[in-house]
Amino acid sequence: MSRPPHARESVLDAFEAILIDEGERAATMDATARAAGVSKGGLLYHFGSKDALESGVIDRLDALVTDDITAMSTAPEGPIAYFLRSSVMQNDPLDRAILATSRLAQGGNVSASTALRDVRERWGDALRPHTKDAASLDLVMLVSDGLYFNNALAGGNIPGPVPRGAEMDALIALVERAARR
Amino acid sequence: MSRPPHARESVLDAFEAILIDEGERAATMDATARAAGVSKGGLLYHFGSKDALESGVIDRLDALVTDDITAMSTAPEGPIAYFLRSSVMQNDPLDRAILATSRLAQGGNVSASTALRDVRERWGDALRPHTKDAASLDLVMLVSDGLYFNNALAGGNIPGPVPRGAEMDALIALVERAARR
DNA sequence: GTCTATATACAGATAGAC
DNA sequence: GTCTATCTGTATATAGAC
Repeated sequence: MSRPPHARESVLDAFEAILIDEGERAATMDATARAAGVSKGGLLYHFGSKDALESGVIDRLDALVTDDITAMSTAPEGPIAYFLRSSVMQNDPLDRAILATSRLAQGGNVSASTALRDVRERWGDALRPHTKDAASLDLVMLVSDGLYFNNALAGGNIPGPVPRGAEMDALIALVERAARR
Repeated sequence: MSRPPHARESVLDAFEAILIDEGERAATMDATARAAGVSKGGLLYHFGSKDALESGVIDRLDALVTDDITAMSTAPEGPIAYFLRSSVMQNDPLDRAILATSRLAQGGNVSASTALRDVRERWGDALRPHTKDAASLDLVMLVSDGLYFNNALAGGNIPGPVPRGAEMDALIALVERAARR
């Protein structure tokens, strides 16, 4: 577990990158193998099927979320601000895993949809004690979802209309005033 | 223009339905033709290519948004409440067009991404006069995006964790208190 | 305007060499 | 552990009959 095969991680990285930048349809085993610098046969040694490859991304997401919830609960600026800020981090491993899993979900992968719902619930559970009531928690979660959605639409290259810098600070202040317990 | 071919609209409806319920990958010309009750050749008479079919969905979205912005600006409960409520309407022609276009965008269709960005900007322009400041407008738009995102993930069958009924009323009240001018 | 039949390309997956 | 070669299914698109 402490030293997973090199090529395996490269393949997973490449698959995520294509999913994010070019969409689910472009993320073929052929394209993934090419981007990872291995042959199709080489890829299939590590992931015996397309389904196994997709599960690889989902498993990676689950592990990263576990770490993130720990970090969130101990964040100096508080969990809500941490949560919203981390919704627009690009090239963060966790954000890449979520974006990639979203593509799989929208491509019809049921496990991916389930994983995203579970992940969202885990975040909700962690944030609930810090919000006033159900509507406040909805507000925080939906603003975060909205930030992700715009990030997701942006692809990976074109910057989306997502608040940054001072505008992001103002948004966080507004949400916290409305929702924070 | 006042009496477009019957089959053409059926094809467009079927294509949207498959995009929403099964994802972009399942929305092939074959599956669309079958669902619309025509042959592949018949479909290709109306839409000469996959690209033309996708453009048909995008054009339909543009027309529906124009109508919606008119309706929003004259809504009795105010534009913000109207806007948020209409973010979770399922089986509304406009919502179906947005969901379908989102699938195309996430599948890599650049025109679809552009159309969604344009649509979002048109809504933003219409809502701006009714919000306090930039952060308030961001809040309203992002909550709406979040509602759509969850709707989109839900597919068309499994209900997503989207607020309904009294919970939705409470959310709207919260957003309006924070953002309404 | 709608059909069938077919050409061409590419997807996922297998077999077996090295 | 990684490669090439190949099988099978299916997608888009064309040709031409009705």
